[in-house]
Amino acid sequence: MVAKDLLGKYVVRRVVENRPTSSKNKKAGFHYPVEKIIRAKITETEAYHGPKDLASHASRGKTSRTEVMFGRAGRSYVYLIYGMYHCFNIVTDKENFPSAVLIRGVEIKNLKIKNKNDNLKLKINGPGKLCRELKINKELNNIDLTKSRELWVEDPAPQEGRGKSGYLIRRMPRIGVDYAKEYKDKKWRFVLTSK
DNA sequence: TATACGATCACCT
DNA sequence: GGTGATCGTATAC
Repeated sequence: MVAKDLLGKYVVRRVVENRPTSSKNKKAGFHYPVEKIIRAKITETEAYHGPKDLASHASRGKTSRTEVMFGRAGRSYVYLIYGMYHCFNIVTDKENFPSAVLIRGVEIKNLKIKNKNDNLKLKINGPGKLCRELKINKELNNIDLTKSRELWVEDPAPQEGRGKSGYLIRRMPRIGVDYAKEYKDKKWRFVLTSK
């Protein structure tokens, strides 16, 4: 099950920002690019599985929004929710069997702070916050995560094992899908918690 | 064309 | 615990 397997892996985001060479040059438009790599350990996922899963957008058939879920595995499905938040999903399973894994929570080691708090971990729970932090928006919808240089998934470093040592995987019902009838109580949400 | 609402979050009590 | 923000999408007309 992909949703469970993704726990402990890393979602990696590369952003290039253009900064002015000096505050003076802000106006003049002299900028230099700064590359930022954000590596976020996946700690919470939800599976949306197949055309019959009433919690899934795909259960209402193929539309321009959901057609990416009907495509090949390994692509991204990013959509806007509540008018202000994005949700990041990874398409799984075979073609024409619409399935995806929603990434709900990650942990980022905050390496930006030098000297102090080097090992400070930033915990992000909630798909909306996650996308804000990783700067994921609809421009990253329907991209190939196995080829992209903007957003991809990496295995944990070998010394981390599968990144799950000292952790426990909890299964629970999905969030905010009360309308999904017999699918609402399916334990398709996976959380990586400390033992 | 119009309307209702959601795989959410932040802020309030 | 409750509610407002805010808009793309699906559905109804």
